[in-house]
Amino acid sequence: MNLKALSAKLGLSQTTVSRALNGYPEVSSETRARVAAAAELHGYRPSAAARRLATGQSGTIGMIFPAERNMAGDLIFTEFLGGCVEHAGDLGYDITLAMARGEMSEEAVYRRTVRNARVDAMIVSSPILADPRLPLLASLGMPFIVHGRTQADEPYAFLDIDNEGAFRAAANLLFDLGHRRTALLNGECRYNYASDRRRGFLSAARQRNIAIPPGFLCEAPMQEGTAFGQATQLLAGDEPPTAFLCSSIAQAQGAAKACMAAGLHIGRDVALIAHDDRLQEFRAENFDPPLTTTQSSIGDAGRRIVELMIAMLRNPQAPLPAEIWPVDLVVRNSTPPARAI
Amino acid sequence: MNLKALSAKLGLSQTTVSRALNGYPEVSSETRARVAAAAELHGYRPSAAARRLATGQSGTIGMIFPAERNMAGDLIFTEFLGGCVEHAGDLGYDITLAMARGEMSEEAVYRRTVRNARVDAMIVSSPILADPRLPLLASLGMPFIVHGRTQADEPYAFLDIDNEGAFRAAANLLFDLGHRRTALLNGECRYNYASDRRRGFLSAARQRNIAIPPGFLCEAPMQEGTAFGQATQLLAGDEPPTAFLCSSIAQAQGAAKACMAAGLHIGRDVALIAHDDRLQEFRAENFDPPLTTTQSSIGDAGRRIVELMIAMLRNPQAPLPAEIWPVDLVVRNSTPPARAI
DNA sequence: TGCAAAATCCAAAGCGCTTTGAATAATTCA
DNA sequence: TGAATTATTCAAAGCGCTTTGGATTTTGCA
Repeated sequence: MNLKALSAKLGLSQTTVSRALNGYPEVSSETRARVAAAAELHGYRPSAAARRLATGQSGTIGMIFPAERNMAGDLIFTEFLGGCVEHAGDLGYDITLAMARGEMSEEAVYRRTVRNARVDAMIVSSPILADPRLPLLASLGMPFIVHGRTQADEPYAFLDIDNEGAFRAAANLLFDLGHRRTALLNGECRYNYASDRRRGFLSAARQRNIAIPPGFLCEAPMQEGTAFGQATQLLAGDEPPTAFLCSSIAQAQGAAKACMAAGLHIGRDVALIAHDDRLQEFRAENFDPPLTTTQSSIGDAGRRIVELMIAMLRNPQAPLPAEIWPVDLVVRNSTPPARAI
Repeated sequence: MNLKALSAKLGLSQTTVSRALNGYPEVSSETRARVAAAAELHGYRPSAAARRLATGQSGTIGMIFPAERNMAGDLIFTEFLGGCVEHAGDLGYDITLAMARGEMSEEAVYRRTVRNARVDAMIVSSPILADPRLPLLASLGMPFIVHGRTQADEPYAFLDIDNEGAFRAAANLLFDLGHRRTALLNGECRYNYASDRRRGFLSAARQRNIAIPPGFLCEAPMQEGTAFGQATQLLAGDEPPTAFLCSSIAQAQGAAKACMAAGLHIGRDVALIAHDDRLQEFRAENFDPPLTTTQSSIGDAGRRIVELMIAMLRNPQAPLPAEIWPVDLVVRNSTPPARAI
C-alpha cells in the first residue's frame, strides 16, 4: 500500500494525503481524520527510501565506535549508545554505527561517513582536550553534537555534565569531613571530562590551601585493576590517603579492595567517593558500604542528546544547544569524617 | 555531482555510466575505464537514497539491543557489534540499531523494525533455547541470521561455535589430568550456548562414569562476583572441587579469587579452564597464571556473520548458511594434574 | 450582494538512481 | 557480399515520496 493507492482509495490527491499525514496546516481537520483512519486501516507505511530521496534527509544519525577500546570505555559507550538508540527509535530516527580500525584512521571513517551521506548528523562522544573531530566535521559541513566539551575555535553544540563542579563538591565534602590527604583516581586527562574533574578537585584544594601530595593525582583507564594498584601503592606510602575520590565505580571497587587488603574499612577508616554513570551493573547502592557518589545517568544523556540533535536538524538556524547538567552529590555511607591521628 | 551531470560530462547516457560503475558486462572496457576515471576525478558518489528507492534495498542490516542488560552481556554484545560494524563498513553496508525498552516489548521492536522497512535483514544474537524471534521474523518475511543456534521447526541461517565440543574437550582435559571433582560455572542455561556447554561437559563426564556432585553445576550471569560466591561456597564444602570450568574469563577471575581466599593456588592446587571470547580487556594471557582456555573470537564471528548475511541478500535462493566453528583448546599454565589426596 | 482573502485541494515536476526494451554499430559466417 | 549475431549504447519508464504553483471553493466583510 503506497501513497498513490491510498489516495486513490480515498478519492484524494497524493498531495493532500501526504500533507494530512505529515501535519501540514492546509488540510481540513475532517479530511485529516479520514486520511488518518484510512492509513491506519490499510496499514500504510510511507517508504523511508522515497521520503529520503524527496527530502534529502535520511532520518538517520551516525555514531562512531571509539577508536580506543577498553572495558570501561566500552561499557560507558554502550550505555550511552543504548540511550541514544532507545530515544531515537521513539522519535522515528535510526542510529547507524561506523568504526575506525586498522589502516583506516578515525578521520578516514568520519570522512567516509560524511561522503556516503547516509546520515543527517553525527554524535561525537568522549572528546579529548582539543578534539580534531570538531573542525573536521565542521569543515565537511556535517551537523554534529558533542557529548562532553572540548577546546574549539568555533561554537558547537554540546551536552555535558558539570564534571568540574561535581568533583569540586565531592572534594569539598571530603575536606569538610577533615580529610586532608585525599587522592584522586582519575581517568586519562587527555579526555576533557577527566581534565575537568581534576580542575574541580584542585580548585577545592587550593581554596582551602590544602596541598595535594605528589602521587595523589592518579590518572589511568578507569578500571578496577589499575585503581587497585594505584591505591595499594598510595596506602603503602609514608602518609597514606584517608580518602579517595574516584572517576568510576570500577575504580572505587579497586580502591576498596586495596583498602581491605591494607586492613582498612571503607566508611570507617577511609572515605571513598566515586562518580557514578548509572551503568547497568555498577550500582553504588549495592556497594559495601553503599557509596557516596556524584551521579549522572549517561543513558539519560544519550536520550537527551538525540533529542537535541533532532531539534537542530528540524530547525537549523536556532541557536546551538549548549547544556550543562548539574551533578547530584549523593551522600551514602562511604564517607566518614577523618579520624584523629 | 550526480549521475546525470556525470554522464553529460562524458557524453554518455546515464544507463551506460550506471552500468559501467556497477560492473555490468554490457559495457566496453574502454568506456568503463573512462567512466571510472571521470567518476574519480569529479568525486562522484551515488546517492544512497536514490539507489535505495530504485532497488528496494536499503543497504542496511538491523540489530536489536538485547532486552536483558548486564555487564557481561553488554561487553560481549559490544564486541560482537564492533565486529559487525567494522566489516559491514568495508562491504558498503550500514548497521542500524534498535532497542526494546519499558512498555515496548522486544517483539514489538522487531515488528516495528520490519514495518519501517529500513533494513534489508537482521542479525539475531544470543538466542535462547527455543527463541521466539525466529518464527516471528520468518512470519514477517524478514531475512535474518542467528549468532548461535536454537530449536526451530524450520531451517534457518546461523553461525555458531562448537560450544558442546569445546566444553567436552575442556572437561576431557581436566579428567585426563585426574580431576574427578570438577565444577562447571556456566552461564544461564536458557541461553542455548550455555545449554550446549553443559551438555558437552556432562557427556564427557558420563563417558568416563564420573559423577558430578550436586551443586557442581552452577549457572548464573557470567560475572566475577557471582562466580566468586559460587566458588567460595563449593570450596567450603566437604568435597571441594579440584578444578573449575568457567564460561567466561570474568567468572574465572571470580573463581581464582575464591581459591586465593581459600589459600589455594590456581595452577598448583586447583585447575581452571575458561572460555575466552577474546574480548578487548579480558586477556587470558595476562591472567596469573596464564589461563588454559577454549577460545574463539566473538569479534571474528561478527565480521563473518555480516559477510554471510550479505551473501544471503545477494543470492536469496542459495542454501542457508550454517557454520559451526571448531573451538581451540589452548593449554596454558592453569591446568595442573590433580594432586594425590 | 459582491469581491477580496482565506481555506482546501490538486496536477505535475522533481529527488537520483536502476532497469527494460530498442536502436545502432561492429563482427561473424555462409 | 548479405544476413545473422553480438557488442554497445541509449531513451524512457519507473521507484514512492515531497513540494511548487495553481485552481477551486468557502468565508469575511463592506
